[in-house]
Amino acid sequence: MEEKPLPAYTEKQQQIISAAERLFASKGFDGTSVREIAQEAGVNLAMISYYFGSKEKLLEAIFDERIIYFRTELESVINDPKIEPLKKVYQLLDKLVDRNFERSCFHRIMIREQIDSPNKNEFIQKMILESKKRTQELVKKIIHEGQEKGVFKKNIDISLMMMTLFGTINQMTTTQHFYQEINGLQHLTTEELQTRLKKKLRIHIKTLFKAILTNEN
Amino acid sequence: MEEKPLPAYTEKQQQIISAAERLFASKGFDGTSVREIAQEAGVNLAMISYYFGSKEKLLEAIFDERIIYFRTELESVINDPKIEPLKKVYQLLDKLVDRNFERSCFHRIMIREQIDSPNKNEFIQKMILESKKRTQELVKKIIHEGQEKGVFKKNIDISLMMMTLFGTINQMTTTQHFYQEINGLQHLTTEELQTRLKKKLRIHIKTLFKAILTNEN
DNA sequence: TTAATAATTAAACATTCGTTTAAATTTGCG
DNA sequence: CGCAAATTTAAACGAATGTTTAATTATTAA
Repeated sequence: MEEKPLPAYTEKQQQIISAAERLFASKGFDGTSVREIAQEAGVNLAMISYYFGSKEKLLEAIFDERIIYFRTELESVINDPKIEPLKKVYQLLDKLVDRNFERSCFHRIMIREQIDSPNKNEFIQKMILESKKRTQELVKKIIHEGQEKGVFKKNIDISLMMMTLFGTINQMTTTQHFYQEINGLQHLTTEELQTRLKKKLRIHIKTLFKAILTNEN
Repeated sequence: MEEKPLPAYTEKQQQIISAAERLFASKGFDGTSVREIAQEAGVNLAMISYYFGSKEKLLEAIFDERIIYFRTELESVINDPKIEPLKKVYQLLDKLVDRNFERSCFHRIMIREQIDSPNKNEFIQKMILESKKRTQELVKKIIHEGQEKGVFKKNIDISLMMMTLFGTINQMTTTQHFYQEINGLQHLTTEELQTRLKKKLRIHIKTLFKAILTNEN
């Protein structure tokens, strides 16, 4: 008697969500009109208010829909006590990088929302804060485990480490066309570029965190 | 017969520029109306078109005014051959961090513009690209010097290193209120928080780059 | 002082914005 | 089928947008 985990949004609503997601990502929330969203989704203008209530609520629906994907996915790896701490960190890093490339539109929206003054959309700010707390707790747990096993250094400032972690990933997300230009990679298609960047980023971040966390070379 | 380096903008124009800068930073370009800017600057609405031509041109004027501050300032340190490479890197990092905190509004605007699709405002995208290229060349020079002197590792991917550098700094700029919340620092004033963050960030980044660049512990 | 130029203003401009309406169509169900 | 609810539509809403206008005031220089 299997019950699907309730789709919550119909196909048409998902069309709107993903159209809005694409547009918000590239032009920003205020830079995108409801009419553009309707056109991109192939849907009548009024359907957006009809289904979501308002443009603002639509943005919140996007967060509602996407940020769940965040929670569940990470926590799985962590609780296996057999895997050694550094490997766990590596797994986590890979997951973070993959998630970022797979959901790049949503990530760009999230980055934008973080720049906004905290009173812009408090509902969304709360969601982001919750997600950050959760991830930080997770990371803290892995790090402490590694420290207790004597594999990781003491005195690691986890908040700052997270700044570098998400900072690096976000910077890659937001500035990839600059990267492409500076490194003379204009001949690559977007997909080719992304594949290359993902591979490089995975390695880079692992090297980085090995250096931060351990004493080995 | 000393000539001032021509102010280019009158006092009133600078009022408008810095008012717009503040608003664009916290609400975004599209999220800020010309009327808001006029009010924040204590100036009649029409003055903005009168002086700058349009809202878009005003944004470009902000870049014109601020990005110069970028060029000149960094290059000074680098050409002293007596200073050892790691110290040069440290000096550069300190300058970058300071610059970011001193001009935090403009930096937030720059970060936003980088997220936008490249065809949003091509003039500004060009300016950012130029600035990035310039900084990267500078960094490359210092790193290579350190590599030739045998102080730094070989095989350093400078582009990725820059991702981590600016990623970390930008992440700090954009998420400091989340940092404040997560670390229970709500009792601090904005200035107290900033002072603390600046100090921490300076140390963090130096530690980070020592680990990336050298083999010491 | 006076005439020309610059700065400033309030008002109006045409567009676009997000949202609502009311009618038309489709769907689900007895 | 036939009716009620849900969906879809084109049109309209008022408010807000960026920009311009034309009249007024302030400044400059001869």
